[in-house]
Amino acid sequence: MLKLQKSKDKKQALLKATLLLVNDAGFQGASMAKVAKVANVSPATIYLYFENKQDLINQLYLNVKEEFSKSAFNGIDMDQPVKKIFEQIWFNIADFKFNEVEEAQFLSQCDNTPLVDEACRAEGLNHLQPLLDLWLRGQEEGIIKPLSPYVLYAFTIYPMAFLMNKQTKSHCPSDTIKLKETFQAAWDSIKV
Amino acid sequence: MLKLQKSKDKKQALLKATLLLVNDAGFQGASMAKVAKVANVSPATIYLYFENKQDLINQLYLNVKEEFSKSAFNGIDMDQPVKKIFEQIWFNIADFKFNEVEEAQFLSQCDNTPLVDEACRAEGLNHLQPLLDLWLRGQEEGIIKPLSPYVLYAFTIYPMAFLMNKQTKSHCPSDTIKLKETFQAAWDSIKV
DNA sequence: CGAATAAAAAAGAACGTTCATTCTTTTTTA
DNA sequence: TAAAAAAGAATGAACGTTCTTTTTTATTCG
Repeated sequence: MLKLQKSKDKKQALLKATLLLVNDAGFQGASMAKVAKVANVSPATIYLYFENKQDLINQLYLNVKEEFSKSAFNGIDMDQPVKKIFEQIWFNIADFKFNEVEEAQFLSQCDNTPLVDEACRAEGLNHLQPLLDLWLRGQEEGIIKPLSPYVLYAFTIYPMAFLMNKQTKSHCPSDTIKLKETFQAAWDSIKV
Repeated sequence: MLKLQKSKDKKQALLKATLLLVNDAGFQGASMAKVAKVANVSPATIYLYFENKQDLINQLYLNVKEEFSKSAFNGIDMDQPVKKIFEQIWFNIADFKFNEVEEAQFLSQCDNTPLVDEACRAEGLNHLQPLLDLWLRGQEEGIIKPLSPYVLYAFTIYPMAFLMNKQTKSHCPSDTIKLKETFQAAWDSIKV
C-alpha cells in the first residue's frame, strides 16, 4: 500500500519533469534522458510507467487537461441564470490560467503542435461538455448568439491562453489585464 | 542576375520545406537532413544560406510573419471610420488564416513554442503597429473600449487562429464558421 | 519474530539510429 | 581558369530504447 503510493509518486514526478522540460525547451527538449534526470530516476525506469515517449506525452496531456476541466467546473452552482454560471466557469478558468501557469502554458503549447495524438486531443475535449450544454441552454433562452460552440469557445475561453502567455513572458505588466473588464469583453462577444 | 534569382529560389525552397515539415511533425520533425531532401538540396547547402537550424527557424518565422502583416494591411483605405478600417483588416486576416493555411498553421505553432527567439518574436510584432494605432484612434473617439492592446488582440484576432485550426483539422465542417457573424462577435467584444 | 528467498523495481551501461554540423571533393558559374 | 556553389561523406554527440545487473520489496518458513 505504501509501495503503491511510492509508485504513483514516481509516475507523478516523471509527468511533472516532462511538463517542465517541455515548457522550457519544447517537445524535443524533453529528451528521455533529461526527463529521467529531472525526476531523479534512471532512463530505463521511465519504461516501467510509460510505453514510450509518445505515451508519456499523451498521458501528460490527458492528465493536465483533466486537471484543467476539474478546475473549470469547480464549485459550480447549476441553479442559477446562464450568465451567472458562465461567469463562474470563466473565472475558474481564468484562475487556472493565471495561477497554474506551468500547466496552462503546457496546454497552450499542445493546442497547436502535431505531436499530441488527435485521438488524445478528442478525449481531452469531452471533459468540456458541461460548458457546451450551458451554451446550448443559453441559446434556447435566447440570451446567447446562435453560433457554433467552436466560435463561442474561440471568443470567450481561447483568448485567455493568449493573455496568460503574454503576461507570463512579461510582455505586458501584470496589472494590464483587468479580469472584470476582460470577462465583459468575452460576454459581449457572445451575448445576444 | 539570373544567378541571384536561382539563389533566392533555393533559399525560398528551403524555407518552404521547413514550413511543411514543421507543420507535419513539429520542430524536431524538421531535421536538417529532411529539410534538405524536401528542398532537393544537400544538407551542407543549407549552411550557405543559414547560419544554423535556429537561424533557419528564425528567418522562416520572420518571413511568414511579414507575409501575414502585409496581407493584413493590404488595400486598406485609411480615410474611413475606425470600424470600417478595422473590418477591412479583420477580413484580410481571416482571408489569410483560411486561405494560406500552411502559413497560418505554422504561425500558430510558433505562438506557443519556446523554440522561436523572443527577440525574433518581438520584431514580428512590430509589423502590427498600424492596427494598434487604429485601436488607439478608436479609443480616442470613444467607440472602442479602453482595454490594453493585448486584450483587444486576444478577443478579435487571436480567436481566428483557433477557428482556422479546428477547421483545418476538420473538427468542424467548413460551413460552421460564418465569417460575418464571427466578425460581429469580434467587434462586439471591443466596441463600447 | 527474523532469516531466506523469490519477484518486482530500478539502475546504469550499451544499442543502433539519427541529429546538426563540418570537411573534402566535385560541379557550376563568371 | 579562378572563384563560388553545391554535393556527399564523415564527424561526434544525443536520441529513444533495451539489455544486464543490482537493489529493493514482499512473502515464506524456521
